[in-house]
Amino acid sequence: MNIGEIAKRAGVSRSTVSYALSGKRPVSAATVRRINDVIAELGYRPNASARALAEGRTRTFGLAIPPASARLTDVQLGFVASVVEAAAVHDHDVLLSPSGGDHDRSFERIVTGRRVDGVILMEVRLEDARVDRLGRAGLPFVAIGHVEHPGASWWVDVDYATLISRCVRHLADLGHQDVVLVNRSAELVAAGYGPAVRAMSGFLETTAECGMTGHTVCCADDPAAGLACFDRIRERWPEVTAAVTINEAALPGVQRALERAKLDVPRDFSLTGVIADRLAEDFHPPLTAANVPAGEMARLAVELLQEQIADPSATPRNALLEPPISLRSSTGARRRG
Amino acid sequence: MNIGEIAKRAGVSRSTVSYALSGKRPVSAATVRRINDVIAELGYRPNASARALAEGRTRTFGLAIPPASARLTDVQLGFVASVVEAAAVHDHDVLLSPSGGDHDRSFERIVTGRRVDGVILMEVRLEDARVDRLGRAGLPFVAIGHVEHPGASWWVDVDYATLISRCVRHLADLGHQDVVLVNRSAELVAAGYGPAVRAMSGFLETTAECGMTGHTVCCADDPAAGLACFDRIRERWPEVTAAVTINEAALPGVQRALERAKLDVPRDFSLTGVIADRLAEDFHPPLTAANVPAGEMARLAVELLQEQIADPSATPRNALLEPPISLRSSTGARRRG
DNA sequence: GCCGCTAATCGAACCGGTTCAGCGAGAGCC
DNA sequence: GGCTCTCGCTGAACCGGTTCGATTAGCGGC
Repeated sequence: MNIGEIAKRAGVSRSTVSYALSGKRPVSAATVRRINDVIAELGYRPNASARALAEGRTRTFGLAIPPASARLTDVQLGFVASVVEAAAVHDHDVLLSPSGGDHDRSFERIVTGRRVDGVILMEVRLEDARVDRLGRAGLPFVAIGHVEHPGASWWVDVDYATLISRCVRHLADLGHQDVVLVNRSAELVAAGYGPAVRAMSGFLETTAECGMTGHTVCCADDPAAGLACFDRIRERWPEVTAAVTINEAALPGVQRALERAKLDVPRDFSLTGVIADRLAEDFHPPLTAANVPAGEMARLAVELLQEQIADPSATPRNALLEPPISLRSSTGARRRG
Repeated sequence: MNIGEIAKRAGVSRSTVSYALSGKRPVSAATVRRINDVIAELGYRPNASARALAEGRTRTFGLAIPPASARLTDVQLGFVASVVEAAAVHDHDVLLSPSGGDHDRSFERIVTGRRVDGVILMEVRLEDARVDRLGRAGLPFVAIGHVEHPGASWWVDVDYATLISRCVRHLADLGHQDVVLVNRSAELVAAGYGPAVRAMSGFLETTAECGMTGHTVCCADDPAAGLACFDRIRERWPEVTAAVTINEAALPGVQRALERAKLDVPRDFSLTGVIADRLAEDFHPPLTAANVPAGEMARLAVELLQEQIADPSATPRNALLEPPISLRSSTGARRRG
């Protein structure tokens, strides 16, 4: 059941069927009706490969995700699902490609095989080979996160530096003097992972500006690391009265450490940072924190990508989101000790 | 840079280039060398759409995922990533389709547009419209989970009934008499979600066989629900000394409820069930539990799908996995009250 | 020197769409 | 009545691969 079959049964030419479906040229109402009847009867759908070949575009986006070995976080997962749905709204499909690590074959296949019209690149590093690769291939792409010198490129990112800075000021207003940043893993920081690097610089700058003492620690993405990390903090800097974190995965461990140390939040210790809403709300007590708006980022990324595909020579656009901090109950005035 | 251009520069015909690349007919070593040199120089890759059109297959699998509105669990996330990697091993790509809810357009596009060679269907319900749809379309597919009457179909599933049954027997051996099953949400059970339904039946059968008193409760997939749910259990059935669960997402709430009730695990209360290894290990104390082997299921599903695509008339195969229960430290002998 | 065989290569058809140039019929205008 | 214009439709070319049947060159055998 191809377009020729439909044409034959409707008594018209193949091109007429094509025009009737696309509406790119006028076709008489009677003919359209006849064609639609035949199509409905036979359940015809145009062959996507043939259409892609003829049109020169696939109506498909590539989504470069971190490899399975790097466990996806909750936020990343929500992002993937949201990208798929945002693409579906525009009648586009999403092709997944694990990238980074030793999965470059999949990425390469997507880039060179003209399988997609454009790519959304998750977890961009400050220096990122994939960005260069896509640039050389001339394939439109939108980065989630931005590179060191973004120049003329398309990206969507969360302004971690500003968010962390706000958290620090919030703590400063509450009278805290000695604070700590619980960052992501040392590997990520070393690899130039944007959120981790920018969180750190934002933290250090703002504590300095506010005349506070700011310490930073790296912490692997799991509860056990969070616990160990917090114990170490208490030992090295017992004067610390508040923590800022971007490490969601470590939170259960931090919570356990606080309980074990018999520290009440927020009476004895304040906790804040950039943490997905649903995790912040599930915490006890609910965390004062900024949310990474994965759904909004996904929709924005798809929108920018569409725009770029429609006009590849357009001036690159980008978006630096600053989600508000939701005041909940995990931060309080510093107790004079 | 298409195959014609390569042919011209290598001084051969298009078909010779094609045969040199595919190896489907002998080509002299000298010619192959010349062609490869040109290809390397120009960085040529065959156009995936053209190839798909000519070959009649896309080298792409569809993966039907739950819609973004239904928050994906950690296990599901790992499964998606593993499917992509398993497919990449076979030089296949993965097209994502949110299905269920009102996202049928995307699913329909994938099914009818010949965009994929086969589909992996996540989260299959006991009655599942998608299974019927794929069957009618004659598109090869492998279900994750199985329908009420699986008949002649291809699927991979975890034997929840047996796993839960083993958990119950384990508790029986430890002397527990009154136990409760903390299931997934009531909606899922009502919708005929396999794991939830089979966990329940396995639980009820086994408690009966062992002469135990078994209660079951449904619980939404979040910590708050877990807390509320556990409080209700303590109130209604204070004699209960152990819980079995398949609801990972509710665990933090259950833990909080246990702490609030000053119940020590495993001294005062035992906890077990089907829970992802990494969550079980992060729990305090580490949970005695069975792990859902997402990676293995993904690889199996891809393998079965490949097999089915290669020979659509092959006798359907399936796999019912029974991952072992890892004994950790969350279960103990019942204390005589 | 001619024949037949094999190995290597070629040309053309095909996959199923889109799109462009063009054609015939009917309407409107003078 | 002849001219142009518009409308609706058609036929053919094209997208970039794969594949089949045919062709050619080289070679050994008689």
